Amino acid sequence: MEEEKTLSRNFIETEIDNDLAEGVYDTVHTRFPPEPNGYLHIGHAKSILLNYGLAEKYHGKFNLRFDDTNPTKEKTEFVDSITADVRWLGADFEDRLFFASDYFDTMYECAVKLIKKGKAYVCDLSADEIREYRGTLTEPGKESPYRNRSVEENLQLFEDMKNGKFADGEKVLRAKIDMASANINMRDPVIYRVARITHHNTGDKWCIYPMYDFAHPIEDAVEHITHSICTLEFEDHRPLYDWVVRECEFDHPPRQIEFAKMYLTNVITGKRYIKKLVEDGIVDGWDDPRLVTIAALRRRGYTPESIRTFVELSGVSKSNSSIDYAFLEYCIREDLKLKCSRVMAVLHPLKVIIDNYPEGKTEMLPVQNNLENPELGSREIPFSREIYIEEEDFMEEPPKKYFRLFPGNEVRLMNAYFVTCTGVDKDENGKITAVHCTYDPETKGGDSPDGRKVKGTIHFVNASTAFRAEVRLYENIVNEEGRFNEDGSLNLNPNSRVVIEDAVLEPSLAAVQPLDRFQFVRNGYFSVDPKGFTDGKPVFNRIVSLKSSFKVPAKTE
RNA sequence: UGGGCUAUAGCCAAGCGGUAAGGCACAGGACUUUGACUCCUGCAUUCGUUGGUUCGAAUCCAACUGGCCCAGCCA
Repeated sequence: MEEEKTLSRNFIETEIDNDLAEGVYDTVHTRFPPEPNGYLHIGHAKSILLNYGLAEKYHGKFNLRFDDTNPTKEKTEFVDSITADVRWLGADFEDRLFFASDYFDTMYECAVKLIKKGKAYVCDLSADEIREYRGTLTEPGKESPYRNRSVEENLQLFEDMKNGKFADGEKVLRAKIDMASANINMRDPVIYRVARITHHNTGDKWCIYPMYDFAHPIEDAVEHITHSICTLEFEDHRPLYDWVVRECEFDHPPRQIEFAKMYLTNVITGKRYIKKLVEDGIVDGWDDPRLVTIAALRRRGYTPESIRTFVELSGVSKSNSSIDYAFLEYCIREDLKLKCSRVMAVLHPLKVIIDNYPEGKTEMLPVQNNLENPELGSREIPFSREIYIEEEDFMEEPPKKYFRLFPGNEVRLMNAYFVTCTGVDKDENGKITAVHCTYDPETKGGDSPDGRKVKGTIHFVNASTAFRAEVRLYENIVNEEGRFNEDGSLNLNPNSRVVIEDAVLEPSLAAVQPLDRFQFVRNGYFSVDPKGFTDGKPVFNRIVSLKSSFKVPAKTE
């Protein structure tokens, strides 16, 4: 049996193997911990599928946990969309959907424990003062005057914080670590703040909320996460993560491992940026297909499989990288190639009249939906005297090596007949209005009994039965760098608009279902936009173009 | 001498002391009921730079140079 070529192991798998071999852990339990403050995008897909993939590979478990410790930014709308997107991607968290906010009691107890150990204190400094006392990147900080309060006083003050005796910002709880540390995160970080905001999950139960650095290790520990996988910017937080786990004395200490975020060339990634595009109304919503949110990719017709392949093939490392957008397109092409029917659509119609075909006659011709995959079955397409072909499939004066239709040339109409161009009709401006051909009745189905070959095969749709539909061609919202400028502005690519084409399609496509996908011969892969139906007729989104290697040869001197 | 991380082709990425995997992109060819797909072929004498150790270095050592992250009561 031929075994699928295995991908190289990534460095995280190597780490896990070592942990397992050394008996540090005897199982693997991962998690994806988004803050519900926006929609997920392609970058999150990497984290989700990496965490899920690891759990699956090691026969462990995978949790979905909302890191909802800052109610100012979080909304139920986002927990719903994120949950749906994670499911759609196929990362199965079974019944393990958790909320950090469900652990607020535990976190409070941990804070009390730290106070009792003399490892945390209530600080009265203002936010500005704390910043001043923190020092700079090159200079050490200095200790807060409140740093040496007694355990009893701290306990009382912290309880008062919890009971709402202080205004927002009046007091914070800080970990007592080292104000001179070279790592700024260790300079007595704030671990609890006062904030009177209604929380989407706990309502008004709490007016103090834990900070990420304190909450996250506790969340991981209570869920018995073994490997807490996050992105590179948290590398400097790892000593603090370990400090919290150690000082809170958890039995199942999790381990944090960082990897590099994924960027895509020339598209806007980053929740903050996408959020701004949505809020400023530059795009129509979080699922605007010009975006690379999961919702947008789904609407545009990307499959979960294609995104999984994409993530898997792009690898995991610790070096910052930007993956070529063409690679994502390759993955969806690869997935759809055998899955979807190849149908005919004409984007820029040019009428062809077959002069020797009987007027008023229409015949039905059988067509395989996908030549490489017979399981997709077959259909029938109508054919008669007047048809439309693609404008670019005819040239009155063809360059060398052009083997589509031109006067005197014979080509195959895909699945139909050989036709030979006999002339053109033009209007008073000299613009071609129709092309005249004759057909060979012996070549029905596209093969000639005398073995004669044609170099060109072109697609068409029957004129009288064709229906018109909107096709939307999306150009991604891009910036030179794929990011906002330093001043917050964005140089939008002039192409990052929706181009709407009025296409002519086979009648069999009139009643397709939302999110069916098709390969339109020559033009690319299209999906039916679930939001786009006009007059009951589907609107198509273009997912990706097919390649076309025909180039007009350069003139030689 | 602030700390941490990182550097292999246009883009990802393996490699872990024995003489540079693989994929995308690109180029050429074959095939073809679409110029797609498929199939071949090509694409790093060299791994950020410079030294050193070694019979042998992308791999070990040293110094240097780029890039990214950190001074939220965000995550």
